[in-house]
Amino acid sequence: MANAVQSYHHGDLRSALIEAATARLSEYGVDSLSLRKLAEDAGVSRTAPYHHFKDKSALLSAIAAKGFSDWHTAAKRIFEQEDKTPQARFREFVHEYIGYAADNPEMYELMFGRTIWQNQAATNDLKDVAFPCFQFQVTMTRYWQDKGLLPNNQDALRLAQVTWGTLHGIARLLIDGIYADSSHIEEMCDCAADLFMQKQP
Amino acid sequence: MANAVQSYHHGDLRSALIEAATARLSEYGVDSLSLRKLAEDAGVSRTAPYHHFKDKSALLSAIAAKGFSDWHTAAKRIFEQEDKTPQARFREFVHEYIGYAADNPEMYELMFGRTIWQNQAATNDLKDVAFPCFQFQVTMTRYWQDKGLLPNNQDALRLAQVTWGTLHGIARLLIDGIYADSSHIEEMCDCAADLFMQKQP
DNA sequence: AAGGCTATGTTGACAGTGTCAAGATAAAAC
DNA sequence: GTTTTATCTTGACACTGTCAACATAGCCTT
Repeated sequence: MANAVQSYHHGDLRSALIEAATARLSEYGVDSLSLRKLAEDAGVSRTAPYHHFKDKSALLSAIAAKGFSDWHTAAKRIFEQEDKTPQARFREFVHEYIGYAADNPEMYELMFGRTIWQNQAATNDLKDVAFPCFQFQVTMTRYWQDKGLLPNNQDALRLAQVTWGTLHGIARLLIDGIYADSSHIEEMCDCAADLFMQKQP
Repeated sequence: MANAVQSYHHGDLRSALIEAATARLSEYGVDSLSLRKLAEDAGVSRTAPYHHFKDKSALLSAIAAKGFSDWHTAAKRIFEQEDKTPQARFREFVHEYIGYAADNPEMYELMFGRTIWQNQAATNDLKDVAFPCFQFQVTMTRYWQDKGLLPNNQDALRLAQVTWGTLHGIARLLIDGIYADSSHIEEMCDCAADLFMQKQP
């Protein structure tokens, strides 16, 4: 959205970069994201981004942070539907999680890929958004344990790690097209949900 | 392992490249693997590898194929221990899977990362090794269902996808250091195993 | 209002990367 | 012994992230 007037200072380059990156991300994938292209998209020179982000990883982290924030909001919306049974909400949560990953594979890849997490490269800004997101998973897990949906003899944190791990693993297998193809998404979600809620057939 | 005699033809460059790559992989990680460095390791010029591998991805696929083959062997060994109960073998399988991933993070990353799977980039050679590996997971799943360890009301293929998905997800969370740290590996494994085998407390 | 500080943007440069094209060498096939 | 073929070489290209040095312009203080 570069406007007609080309002034020396961009005005809001940071936002423009994130916007351009988000657009490019969903269309061409995280691997084809280059700072130089993004700078060009924003109508600015190669090294201008460095005045707003420490390095490429920091830019990607900022985008991922937005993803986590969005997902956290979505998760809360699903979890807090008072008019639905806990069972229904749990099942919906599973489907929504996998659905989000399947619909936004590149964003998911970015959020949970090693690109931004490896070598403790994660920004503090990123951690600040991502950690509450996981904390919420623990909260939900504890709730579902209380409601008798999930086994009560397990530590909530471990169980949350395992349940999230399951969703994460299925999501990745789907996204990477390894051993699962997208035509069976719903069945896989139901299978996972059934597995967790073995007490309620 | 370049020998003293420097002849124009290497002799067994293909093997040398794979060897060098495997060594570099575990030490420096998959991201720092470059064809040029590998060529240098093998004492050969930059483009020599192209006479043995179509491109970089093909070389990586060859290494991953070895990984799948090794893991398939390990899985069979665990599964076929006649002197142990199915429960014990299942539990051991879970621990071994996560343990393998935790001990060989870069190899695991390569085997299951998008580097070699994305865009249908997977070589046929790779698929030929990886697919039986997954088939075996289905076979084991069906066996455990028959033994009453895993829920019998689920399609074996779906259940295999979900159980593998769980292990895969936990492995990735651990490797990428996202929300789990390696000090709780055993607890997480037990939690996952318990979750699957809810009928046997 | 004048001058300086600072945020922001620029060009130049460097060391990397994967990969193609064209030519050199040696081993194998005939 | 000659020709084919597999293998290896150098040269080149486009691309990447990132640093250093310099340019511009808006803001802050005096």
